[in-house]
Amino acid sequence: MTRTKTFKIATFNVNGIGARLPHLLAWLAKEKPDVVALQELKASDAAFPAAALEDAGYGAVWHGQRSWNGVALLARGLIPIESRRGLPGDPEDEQSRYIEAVAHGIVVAGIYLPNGNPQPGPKFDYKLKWMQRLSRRAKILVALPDPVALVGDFNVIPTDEDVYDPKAWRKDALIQPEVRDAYGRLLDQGWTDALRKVYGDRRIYTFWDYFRQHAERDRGLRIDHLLLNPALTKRLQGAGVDRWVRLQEKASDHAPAWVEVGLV
DNA sequence: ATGGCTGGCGACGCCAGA
Repeated sequence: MTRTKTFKIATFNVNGIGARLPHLLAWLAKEKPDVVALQELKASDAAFPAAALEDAGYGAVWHGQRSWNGVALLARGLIPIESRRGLPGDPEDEQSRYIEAVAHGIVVAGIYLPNGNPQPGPKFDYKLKWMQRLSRRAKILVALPDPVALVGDFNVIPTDEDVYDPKAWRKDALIQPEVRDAYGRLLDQGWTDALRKVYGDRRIYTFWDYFRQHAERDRGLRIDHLLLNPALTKRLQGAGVDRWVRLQEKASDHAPAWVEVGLV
């Protein structure tokens, strides 16, 4: 019997790469993901810790922004080949929320979808427009013959099974029907929501807010998603969330989420 | 129904997050 080797793709909203670098390095050393999408760097391009990540064995491409947003892609043992930064469709949009690259033969798009609060309002409108633009790009990606992963912080609670208390969140931008519909239409393009597919009816969260010891009590949301196109879904072997990262001191409010796929 | 906490910025609170 030969044991099939697997390849791990992860997404992690670090909530500040400056504050979270020790956590990030410890997690990389322990879990050894092959490709990683990071969100909420909250750092300029110049402040990105490329040298520390290289010492840890990861090459990176990144799109930073001072104070807010910021996304990056890491790959074990190589520098990803960047194919796009910034989501097409609005030249006025200066927020760093999208980066796309090829690494280890897989196309990876890393996103930090706008939060959209408060709703209604201009921030919510921006979120919906951003989702429309994402849909146009995703339609191209899903149809590629190559394996494609569209991952990141989607800021979407897909169903009431993805939140500890739907009533407490009913006015929030993350749970609004328009947002859920847009996410549903994205899946209808042919993407597989890997965590949901692997977990079935079981609860799984990726975010727990900083209040009322919600992390310790597992009162969370599932808002970080890993969507796989058909070529990559065929190879899906497992998925999970590294909740231990969230339970550490000074943790991000998100935990890393990941999929394991078979090597071709 | 509300506010609770955290990081960045920059130097005391404010903004944004989800």
